Amino acid sequence: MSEINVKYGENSKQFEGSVSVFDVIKSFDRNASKKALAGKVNGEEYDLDRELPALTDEVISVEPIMPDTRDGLELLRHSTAHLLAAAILDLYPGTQLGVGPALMEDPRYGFYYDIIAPAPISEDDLPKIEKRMSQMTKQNLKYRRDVVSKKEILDIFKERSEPLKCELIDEKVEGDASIYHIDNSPFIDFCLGPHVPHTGKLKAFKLLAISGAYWKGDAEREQMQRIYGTAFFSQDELDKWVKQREEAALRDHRKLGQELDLFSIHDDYGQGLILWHPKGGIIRMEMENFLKEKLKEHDYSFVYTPHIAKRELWNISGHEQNYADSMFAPTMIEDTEFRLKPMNCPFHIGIYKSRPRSYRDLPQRYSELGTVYRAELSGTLHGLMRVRGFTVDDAHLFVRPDQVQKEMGDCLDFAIEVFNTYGFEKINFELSVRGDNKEKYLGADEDWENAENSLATALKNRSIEYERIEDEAAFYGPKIDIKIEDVIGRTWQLGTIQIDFNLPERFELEFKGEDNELHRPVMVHRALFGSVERFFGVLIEHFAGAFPFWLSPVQIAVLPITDRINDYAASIAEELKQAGFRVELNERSDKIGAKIREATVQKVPFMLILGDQELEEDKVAVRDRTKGDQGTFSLEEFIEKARSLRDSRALENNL
RNA sequence: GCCGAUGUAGCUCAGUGGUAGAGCAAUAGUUUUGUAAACUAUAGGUCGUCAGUUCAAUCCUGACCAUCGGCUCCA
Repeated sequence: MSEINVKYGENSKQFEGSVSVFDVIKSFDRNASKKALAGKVNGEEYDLDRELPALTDEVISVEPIMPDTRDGLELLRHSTAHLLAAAILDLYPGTQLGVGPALMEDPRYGFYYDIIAPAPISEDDLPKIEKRMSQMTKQNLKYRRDVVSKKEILDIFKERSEPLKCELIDEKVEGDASIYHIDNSPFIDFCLGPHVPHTGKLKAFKLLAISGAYWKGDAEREQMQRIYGTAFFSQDELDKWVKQREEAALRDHRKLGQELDLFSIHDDYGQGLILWHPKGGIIRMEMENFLKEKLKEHDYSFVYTPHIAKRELWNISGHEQNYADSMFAPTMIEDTEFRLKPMNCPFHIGIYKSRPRSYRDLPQRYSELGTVYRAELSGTLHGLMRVRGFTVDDAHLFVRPDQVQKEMGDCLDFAIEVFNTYGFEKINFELSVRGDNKEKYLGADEDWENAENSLATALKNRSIEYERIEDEAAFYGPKIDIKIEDVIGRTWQLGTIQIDFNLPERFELEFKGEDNELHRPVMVHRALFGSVERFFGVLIEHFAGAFPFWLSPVQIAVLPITDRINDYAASIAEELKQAGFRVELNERSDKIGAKIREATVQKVPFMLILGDQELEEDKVAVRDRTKGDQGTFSLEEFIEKARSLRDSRALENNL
């Protein structure tokens, strides 16, 4: 039997026989968790499960470290949240604490802590808090864990006048509870851990924002202040992240919408109501044209319906009962009440119901760019992403039960084609199903099973990876949500394909089957962009305002170098217009550098720079907005290449 | 809607208890320019709105409106 002398921090111990790195760490620190620890042996990193070398006469030093992994980062951030709370208690005694988790999914933040301070904390206080945190990291204060009985922990928090914590503990704890302290700090939290060994491990963190949050996310409960921050293993990583965040801010669609003159929102006209300017309008027209092309290919029909309907219709559809909060108040005309539509479905149903349908008529696929109005709370409005009036690229399919699967598949193909054209390669599909909690869902078990199977099979047949989410379906049917990931890794919920068992019942939809009996059709709601406004917002940010050629509001800037060239430039511009391009001629007497700068800032894909030389040779000098000078082309050659870029809806402007 | 912050020219922002400035943009003139910003001049604002305090308010106080960061909600 060999003996191993191990040094662990300031302590040492003797082990016999085979012993792993984790065994050693655990023997010194009973709270050590494999979840977010690795070991160092004589300064070198070792796997936790690796056995220590059995050398005699040599003292082996072991220390736990956080591994550079997601779990390690989570631990780091959670520990930083505790440090934040400790610093706040130091600076603002009497502060009540809520919860303070690490955030690993949200790219904006790394952790938060909810608090109720004696006096509200403002953004200006963050540097002070951050400074206090930094001081505490220099003191290498230990994180200590204790296990106490439920009564003890409740007494602790009662004495500290923290009723919210008591409420939480009362709900969560059965038997003993785990609490964490930080040395030299009044801070105690009810927490399972694990945590870093001491505050010295926290080397790179930053407080980011302060905002409101409800206790337990319930708008009826206490309003708390939420302090957001993030933490990384190293200052380098933190700096990189901060830089990325700044770059993302430059892509903000509201900022670009202003700079590129795409759209505006005016208080005088109403919050959440979008004015599409000419340059935004032309992009929308291109988007709609492309969509219409695809709808024709997929055999959809085009319908148009009004923006308001009698209140009674919303009673039949159930919106009066379930959706009234989101609807604008009724308007009385003579003796009849009308309401703005929050959805298009009832109107498409009206078209279906306008005559008896035979099984031969199905499927019916009605599409419409239907503008709807929703009375969203003012605090939720956000640029183009959340508005009060918006246009849904809506479609409703009325299908026989035996057609559901094929139609679902076609919807998926459609969605993928469209999103790929816009350059979204990463598309996430979520299948939301009923789950075990069956009472709250409407419709027969058999229908649900068939519908869920059809959706799943359609996904599987296309080898689409998807996430199945139990108990997330709409009350009226299962659905597939389509989320896209943009170039900087943010995901956006856009499209949705939903099966509906409710409205066909409510509106008593029927078709005459082969058997001469009446049957109920299946109704499918389907939208790809979700809202044209939101999709436009996502596109602006995705492309950072530099739209591909086919979408660019101004596709070609014609820039004469001197006034002598203006006539030649005008004739070139005219020919390009004849060829169907969107052209802007800049005849001002600015220097060419200024004209180039202006067109580049406006993200015009191509600039044609025309001087004496081009006039003489009857050519155009082409400049790309990002790649610079592309050399000279004959006008015919340039038009041909540009036409191919446009007609193929190419994402890159390669000539 | 709730919590916090913000609101000055078309845009980005300075500024002061004694009725306001800069840069860019706009307009006019000069310049005729070779691949990211020529020069000069002119014009442009009830300092978010309404009250209050004051001899005097863009500035201090309050209410309201809107915007921003979140929460809740959602396409």
